[in-house]
Amino acid sequence: MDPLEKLHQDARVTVRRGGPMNSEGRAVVYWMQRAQRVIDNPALETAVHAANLLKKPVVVFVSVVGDYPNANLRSYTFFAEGIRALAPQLVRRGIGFVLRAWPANDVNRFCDEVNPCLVIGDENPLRKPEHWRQSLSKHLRVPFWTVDADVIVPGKLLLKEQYSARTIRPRISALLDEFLVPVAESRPQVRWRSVKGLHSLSPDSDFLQGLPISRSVGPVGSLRGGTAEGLSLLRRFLRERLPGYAEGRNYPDREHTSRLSPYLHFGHLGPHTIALAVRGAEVPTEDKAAFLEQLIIRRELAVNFCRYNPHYDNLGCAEPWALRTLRQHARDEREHLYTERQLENAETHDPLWNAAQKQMVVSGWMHGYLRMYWAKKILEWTRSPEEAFAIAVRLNDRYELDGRDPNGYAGIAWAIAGKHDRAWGPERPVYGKIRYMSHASTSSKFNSKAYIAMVNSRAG
DNA sequence: ATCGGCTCGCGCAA
DNA sequence: TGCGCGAAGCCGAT
Repeated sequence: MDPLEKLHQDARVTVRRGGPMNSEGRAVVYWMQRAQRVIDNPALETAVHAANLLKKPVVVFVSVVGDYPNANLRSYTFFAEGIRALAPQLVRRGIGFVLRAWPANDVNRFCDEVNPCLVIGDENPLRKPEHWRQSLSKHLRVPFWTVDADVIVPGKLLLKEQYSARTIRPRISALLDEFLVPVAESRPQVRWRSVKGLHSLSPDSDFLQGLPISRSVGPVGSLRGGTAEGLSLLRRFLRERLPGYAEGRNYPDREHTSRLSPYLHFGHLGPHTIALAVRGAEVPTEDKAAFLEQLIIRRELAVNFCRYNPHYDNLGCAEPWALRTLRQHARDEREHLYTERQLENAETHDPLWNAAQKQMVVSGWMHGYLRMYWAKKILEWTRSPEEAFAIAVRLNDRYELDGRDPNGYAGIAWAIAGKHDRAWGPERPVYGKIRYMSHASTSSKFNSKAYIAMVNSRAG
C-alpha cells in the first residue's frame, strides 16, 4: 500500500478532503488550532510524517482571530504566551512558523499563498472551529486531513453521543492499551526555508494590540501560558498534590487539584503527557485512578458530548426526562431572583456562592467541586432554566481561563440540565427531579469558612 | 457513621 | 423482558 494511504488510515485521522497530493506544492501545512504545542502532538507528527514521504518541509500556521465569543484579554494573553514559547521550538526542529492576526488571519488565503501539497488540521468539537474547518475544506483544492490530538481515544471511535460516564467508561477503557502510548516524534527531513513575500507577524511582537477583543477582563498574575509552564505545574502536581488527591480533591479549602485545565484547553499540554506522567508516578493507586477518571473518562465524555450534541451550550441538550421535569416546574416561585449583573458582581445572599464567583473572577479558576454548586444555584435564582444556562455559560466563558471548553459546557449541562446524570427524588421547587445541592450540606463537607476567608484575602 | 429510599433509562444477559 | 447500576444529591431513620 502507498505509505501515504496508510497514514490516513490511522484512527486519529479524518480525511476532510481526499484526492491526490499536490506534488508541485511547496510544503505540508499544519494549521494549528487546538493543539498549540510541539510535544505529544499527533497532528504535528502526522504532518511531519507526510512531509517526509513527499520530501517537502512542514510549515505551521496559527491564526489569531478577532472575535471569538466570550474570549477577552485574559484568555488571549494566556494564548499569546503559549504561542510565543512555541515559535523557537518549531524553528529548532526545522519547521516553519507563520503567525497572522485579525484582520489578515484568513487560513484560506494563507493556503493560497503557500500552495500546499496537503493541509493537516487538528480537532476540537466546538461549533465555531468546526465551521472554520468545513469552510477551509470547501475552499481547498488539495487534500485536507484533520488529526484528533485532543483526546486519548479518537473521538470518532465512540460513534455517537454517550448517555453517561457509565456507558463511555468501558468503551474508552477497552481502547486505552492501544491509544495511551507515547506520541513518537520524527525528524523533519527537509527544513523549511523562509519565503519572500510570505508575511508573518513576529511572535515576540504585541500581536494582541489592535484586536477588537474585550479588555474588561484582565490577565491573571498567577498562571502563565505555554508548554514549559504547564510541564512545571504538572511536575509540582505529581510531587505535592497527587498524593492524597482521591480524598483531597473535593475540599476547595485544600490544594489538591492540578489546575492543568487551562493548559489542556489551549493545547499547551496534551492528555497523553499528563496521563502517562500520572500513571508512572509513585503514589497510591487510588489517587492515580481518581485523577485519571477525571482526565480521561470525564474529559472525553465532555468532548464526546460537544461533538455529537449540537445543543451543547443550551437547554436543548437535555434528555427528555430532564426537560419534562424542568418544564413542570417552570412557573415555580423563585425565593431569590438575581440579575446577571448581580451574579457577576457576587452580590447574592450566599457567602459561599459569592466566594466561588469571586475566585473565578479574580484568579480565572474556580475549584471543581464548587463549579457544580455554583451552576445549580444559578438555576435556582434566575427566571428560567434557559436563562440560567445562558448566564452560566457567559460567566464561565468570560472569566475562567479554561472557559469556552467542552468541560465547561458538560459541567453546566450536568448541573442545570441533568446531563449524564439521572433523576433524583424527592421533587423540589424549580429543580424538579434534577439533582439538588443544598447550601447546608455542601458547606459542611469542607471547611467553607476557611475557603471564603482565603478567597477574600487573596482571591484564591 | 451508615443505610435506604427517592427516580430514570441504557445496555447487556437471557 | 428483566435487571443492575449510575460524578460529587438530600433527608430521615437507625
